[in-house]
Amino acid sequence: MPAETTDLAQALRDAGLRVTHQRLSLLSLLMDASDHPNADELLARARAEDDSVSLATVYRTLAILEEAGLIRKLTLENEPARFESMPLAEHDHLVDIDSGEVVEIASEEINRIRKDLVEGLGYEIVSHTTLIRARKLR
Amino acid sequence: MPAETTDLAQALRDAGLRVTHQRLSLLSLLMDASDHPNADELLARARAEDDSVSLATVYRTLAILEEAGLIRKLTLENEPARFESMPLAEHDHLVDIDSGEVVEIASEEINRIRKDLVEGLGYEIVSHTTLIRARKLR
DNA sequence: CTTGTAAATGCAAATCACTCGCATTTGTCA
DNA sequence: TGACAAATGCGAGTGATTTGCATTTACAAG
Repeated sequence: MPAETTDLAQALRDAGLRVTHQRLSLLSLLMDASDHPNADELLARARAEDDSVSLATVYRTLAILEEAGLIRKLTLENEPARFESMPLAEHDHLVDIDSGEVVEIASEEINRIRKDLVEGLGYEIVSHTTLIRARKLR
Repeated sequence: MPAETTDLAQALRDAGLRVTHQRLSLLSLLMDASDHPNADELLARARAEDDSVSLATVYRTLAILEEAGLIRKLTLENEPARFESMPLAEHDHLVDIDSGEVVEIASEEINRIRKDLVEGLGYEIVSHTTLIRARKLR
């Protein structure tokens, strides 16, 4: 059994979740994905790989994995949500409005400023999402 | 006829749009609103004020006003979109996860850093939305 | 001030992205 | 190895938003 599989199964157990084909499949798909797939795309990939998975389970599993802090949901405008495995470093997302491609943007300085700003207002950040719609310069 | 009404009508005409009760009503509601209402709330307010407006028209009008750059749509997670009149100064939004309240956060420094960062990647920002989910500190 | 006409609206039905109910299957743990 | 709650598949259900179509309306032309 490959180490990675074991790790993912352990990650699920650590989160107090049962280890099922479907969960391992979706989690590993997201760990390996270099793009940001939506639920339909994940369903297609999961089915291509091996198992029978239903769309309902994809949604249920994604919600559970997000709850467990293993993945992250990106709520976009006018299109279904996309998902990514939980990033080690916080980053924002840039959507190329012509190609639809999503680019990740690191922003340690912004994160710090934002945190100070929010705390100055008497809040603590639970999570944040920045979505930048941009066009490639030529 | 009050000056404000004239201005709004002119803003519509400038955008190449016909001036209708419904559009004026929704636009002025958003200009005056201190909160960030969603489509249902706007429908209720528009109907309370005077006219008969349908939900379909509220959605159609909001889309058109957004297209014209007169208002802005906030796409939230797990709840219907909210709207605000186009802000003079860019700002981000903080959602109080306990009360649901939306607070606006000005951040000129962040805007500058973000702009530089994105341009460094060869993009120009078309628009951006930052949504911070936060909890009030006690 | 009427009128012609395309654009805007209201209504109800449709769509889209999810979510849920329930019968069946499957991890887990004793 | 069994017992049982948790997870899944399927299909029906929801909530937010959109669309088709008949009717009304803004507004340019006369």
